[in-house]
Amino acid sequence: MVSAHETPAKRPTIYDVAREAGVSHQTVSRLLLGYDGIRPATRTRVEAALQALDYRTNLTARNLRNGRTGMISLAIPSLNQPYFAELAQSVIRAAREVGLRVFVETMEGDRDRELAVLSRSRGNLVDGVIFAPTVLSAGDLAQVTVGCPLVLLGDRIFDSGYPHVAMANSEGARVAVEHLIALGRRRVAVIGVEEPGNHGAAELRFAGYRAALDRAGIPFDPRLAFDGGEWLKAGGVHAVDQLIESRVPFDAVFGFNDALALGALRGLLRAGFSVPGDVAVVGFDDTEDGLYSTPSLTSINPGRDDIARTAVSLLDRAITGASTEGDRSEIQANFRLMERESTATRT
Amino acid sequence: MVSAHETPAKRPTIYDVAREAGVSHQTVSRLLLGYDGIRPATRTRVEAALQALDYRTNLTARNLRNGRTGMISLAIPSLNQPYFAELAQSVIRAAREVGLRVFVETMEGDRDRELAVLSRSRGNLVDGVIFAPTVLSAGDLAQVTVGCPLVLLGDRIFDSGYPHVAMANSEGARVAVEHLIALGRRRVAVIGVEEPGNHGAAELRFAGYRAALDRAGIPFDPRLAFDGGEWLKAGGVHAVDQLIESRVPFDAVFGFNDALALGALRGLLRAGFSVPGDVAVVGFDDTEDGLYSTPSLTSINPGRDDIARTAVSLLDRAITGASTEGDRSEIQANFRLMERESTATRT
DNA sequence: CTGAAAGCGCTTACAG
DNA sequence: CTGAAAGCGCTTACAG
Repeated sequence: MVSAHETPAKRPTIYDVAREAGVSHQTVSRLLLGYDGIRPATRTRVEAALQALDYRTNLTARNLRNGRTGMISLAIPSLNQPYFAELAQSVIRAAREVGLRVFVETMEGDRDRELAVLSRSRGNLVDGVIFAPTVLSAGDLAQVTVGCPLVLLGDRIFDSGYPHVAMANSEGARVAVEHLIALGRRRVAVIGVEEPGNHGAAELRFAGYRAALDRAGIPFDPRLAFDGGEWLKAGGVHAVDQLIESRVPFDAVFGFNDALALGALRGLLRAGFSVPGDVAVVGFDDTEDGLYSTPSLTSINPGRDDIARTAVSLLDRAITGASTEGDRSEIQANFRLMERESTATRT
Repeated sequence: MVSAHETPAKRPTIYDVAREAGVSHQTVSRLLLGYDGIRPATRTRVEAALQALDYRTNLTARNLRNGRTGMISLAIPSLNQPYFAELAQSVIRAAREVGLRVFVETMEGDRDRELAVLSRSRGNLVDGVIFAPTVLSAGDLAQVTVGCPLVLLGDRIFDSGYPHVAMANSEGARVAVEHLIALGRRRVAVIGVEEPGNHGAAELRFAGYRAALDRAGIPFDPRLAFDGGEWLKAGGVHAVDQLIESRVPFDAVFGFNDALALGALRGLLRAGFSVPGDVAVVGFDDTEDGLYSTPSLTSINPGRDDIARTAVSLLDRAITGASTEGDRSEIQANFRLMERESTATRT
């Protein structure tokens, strides 16, 4: 039965508290806001009234008055992608520390929903938005009026004028592939490649892959490059299945994210390959699931916590109107290669 | 440079729009709310003004007036746990469909933060809360005044009077273990066991485990029961390491969630066991990562989408004051055994 | 140290 | 079909 917990007919206001305590409502407000200069006797009376009525501030009213809400939006593709789930957790934590609460908006790769987040933002109760687009371009962004401070995440939009926290995509990818090459691998398949011109992480990571090959004097073999679909595990499995079927020789796989790499790992093991014996595998993102696969997955740690903290801090400064003069608006987090079993020299 | 995107000094209000259009602000409000009975000529003028000023409704003001915000809280342990990340995604999606936006509050197993979610809820801008406690008990819940509709998730608190969506923990666990027994396994280790008296999923799943053994006439061997820490993958690895070291014979492992089971899988493979050849492994939750492990993980699908949808719908009904008469307040989602390679008869 | 007044931007009866 | 008024619950100068 729900009846035991009916919502009370009416919540007490500061006027109710004031009446109960025999003071004016401003006095109640001042006490609530922690102003000092309230006579002890008055304070006691008000506090008793607060207690008696079980008063809670109506934050909507406070927000209307203050013109701020203490809420921000985090707009990401989906919490079903481990990287974004972990990123969201980091953002929520960082936001907490500066007194902000986080709406999670999942746009699921839908163009209209990405646009909606931005265009609704002004009225939509939030003081700011952290936005990780997957389909919108710099041009799209220039079209809409964003009604509040915005911080961009990810690798689709650079130099938009908005603060932007990016990963070291290209360098990270290069280091990942150089690591494979240092192991003696020269036939490195790559999964997650997208059509050129489709800007974003795919392009940058591919550039890093190419750079590593070039430096080692290894020619690029397009038969080793695969589409990754939506960069989910299923895409990794699919790519590796194709690769195996093609009979093109290969001795390593670089997945553009951990999901692709773990999918690839899955496909390879199922097909009877040994990893890293026959094929070494590297991912990108350093999500938790790569730690516990067998073999565990070598990956590029893109500095997720750093990214979250930086994004929140940039947004917070923009919201509070702190001088953003000294802030660079294009920031790149530090990355690290995490060596694990999938590229171990001996199994 | 951020300067290109300064926040405009002042947002236009309906008064500004009204002045621009030469009507009263109520007319603007009515048009915005889609009321009909506005003369076409007037409508045109107002719409032009709306456009010209790039007006967006101030939702804080609307909410103050309406006494509702269209926002709910989803209070869960952490998005770093795949089960909760996927659940959050499902809740966000279900909420979207009924026009609600979701705050994700992560309590990270902290008692004070669990309490805070409830006690702040009244003032805290949300119309309702979906709450998945990990430490609060029914007694704690009875202590606090929850200021808004509440729906409980999970398996710590039953019969509190609040609507509650639970899993078929005990039955699901029983079916999982019966599945192992049907494979001929009789030495089923179990990971995630907690002290008796600590109510919740652990207790219920353990009961299911015991029931399966009992029905098969297999005596319970306490040397096969392991603590699971926080039910993360690391806990599964740790438990299996202990198990192996103990030299107690076993031929199957039941992890109380997929993270534990995947950790166990990892530990077993690393130690040279074959799965399912030497040891069959079953989990609970059916998260995405179990689909792509090698071997893929047999698990209990607890009906996550169902749970999310039901919880949102119960909350929405409570918020809108729809008759909750016919609603049962204790609901149990349907589960399904998902058979995969980790319990396949032949590898 | 405390009270009277105004206003944040909206919506909703109430007139006309 | 449209306008004048009141009020949602706060906070902040301004008096006293």
